[in-house]
Amino acid sequence: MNSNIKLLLAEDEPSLGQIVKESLETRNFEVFHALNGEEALEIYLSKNPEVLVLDVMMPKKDGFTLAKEIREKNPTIPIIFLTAKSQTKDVIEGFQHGGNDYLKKPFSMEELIIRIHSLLDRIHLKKSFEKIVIGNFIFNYEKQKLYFNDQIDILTHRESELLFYLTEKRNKILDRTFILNKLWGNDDFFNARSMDVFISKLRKKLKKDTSVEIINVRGFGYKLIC
Amino acid sequence: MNSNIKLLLAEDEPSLGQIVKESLETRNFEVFHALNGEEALEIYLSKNPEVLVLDVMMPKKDGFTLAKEIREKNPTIPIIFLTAKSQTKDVIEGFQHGGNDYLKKPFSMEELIIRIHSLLDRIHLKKSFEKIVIGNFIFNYEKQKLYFNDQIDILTHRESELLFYLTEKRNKILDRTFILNKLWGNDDFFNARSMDVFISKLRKKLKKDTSVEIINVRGFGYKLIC
DNA sequence: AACGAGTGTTAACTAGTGTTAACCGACTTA
DNA sequence: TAAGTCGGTTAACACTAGTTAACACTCGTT
Repeated sequence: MNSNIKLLLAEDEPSLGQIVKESLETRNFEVFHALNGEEALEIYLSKNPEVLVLDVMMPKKDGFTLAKEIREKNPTIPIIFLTAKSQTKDVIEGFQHGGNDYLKKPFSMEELIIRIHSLLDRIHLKKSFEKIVIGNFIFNYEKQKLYFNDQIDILTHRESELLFYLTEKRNKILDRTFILNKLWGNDDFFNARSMDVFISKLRKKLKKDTSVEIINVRGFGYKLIC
Repeated sequence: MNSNIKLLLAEDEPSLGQIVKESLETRNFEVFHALNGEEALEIYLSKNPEVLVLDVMMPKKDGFTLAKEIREKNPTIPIIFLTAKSQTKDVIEGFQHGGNDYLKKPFSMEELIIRIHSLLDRIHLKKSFEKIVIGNFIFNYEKQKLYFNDQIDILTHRESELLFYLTEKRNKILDRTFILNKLWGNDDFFNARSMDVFISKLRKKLKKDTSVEIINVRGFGYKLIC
């Protein structure tokens, strides 16, 4: 699932570093292990990792200083600090340097992995717009846009929602009352007629590709064929 | 320093709850203690706390369900989950529900307080110093500046506030009435028209990156796509 | 005190969106 | 096949939002 996410681990205690490295590798991270702050910076520059796991206390350059330098180049990269037992003050300082999370030693691998994933998710979620393929169209639900070659059709919110539900059930029946309840709140007569209008509008916009059509199933709902 | 921060504590075990409550009160938190999920929701709605500390396993409504409901109304409020010893799976679920942190029972008060403060700091930091990335723009809320490569656009206070709330909900709908109440104090007709003007101004400034746009959702609000 | 720059509000006009109505056609059942 | 129902299409309408410019207010400078 998360194959080949590059991760920089800076930990000066060799055996602990080795264990963490190996554990992360079994979870499909590509781990670069630095034994001090300076080495970590070099690796960061050459390998361009997506996540940093930094020990706070390290020879040559501590984790906070390192984080500060890296953040100048990359203000959004997720950083997890590993702090010694009673480093309360340091922890707060870590956040002030823009680090996203921290973990107290000793920690469980389970916990570290959860935190890495939650930070990655947070960043990743922002960019993952699904591009939905409908025949020769590409439909972007978030942007409410329907692409056909180089033509762009801007959909309204309602059109977009309706088309989205149709694509979710593509080639199967999408229930009338389901849509009505979901988009209009209830399935009374007037909303039903309103929906018909939107189906009509979508059909007009989908006409450019004749292999795509919205078929009515009398009494039940609609089927998007594509 | 942090005098009078309102905190909602939901913990069904009365004696544990009491101890935590008292400890937090000595640290200048104003603590509202709920004994189950439903009571917690009521308190949330009436007291409007700034931080939530939620036990996961509670009668009537569990912590995750509760958090989900509250996040619908307030997407940014910091939440700390208290989880039983070996609830690893639940923890993951907790993050998926948008909770910001968790703590395994038994926990030290020290640790809880650090986490509360660090979450509060994080929000504070974000508002004051963090560089917010919007497509190819970098937005500094405190400086009210919008950077695009080497161009700098100076935003007014209103523009900056509005853009900040949009970025907090990026790719989701930001409620019209929420902004109006938050920035203008009430959602009457004239303020609504005023807001439209600011949306228009922001759109003009965000035009430099075509992948960024503010989409209207008729009757509900706006979505910042980036 | 007068001025001007900057900011936010109000107003006027324009554009877009969703609902309702009217009319029509297609399918179902008796 | 006639009656009844359901859905299709188009256009009118009401309402919401977008845009631009004028206006009013604040604040610092002269």
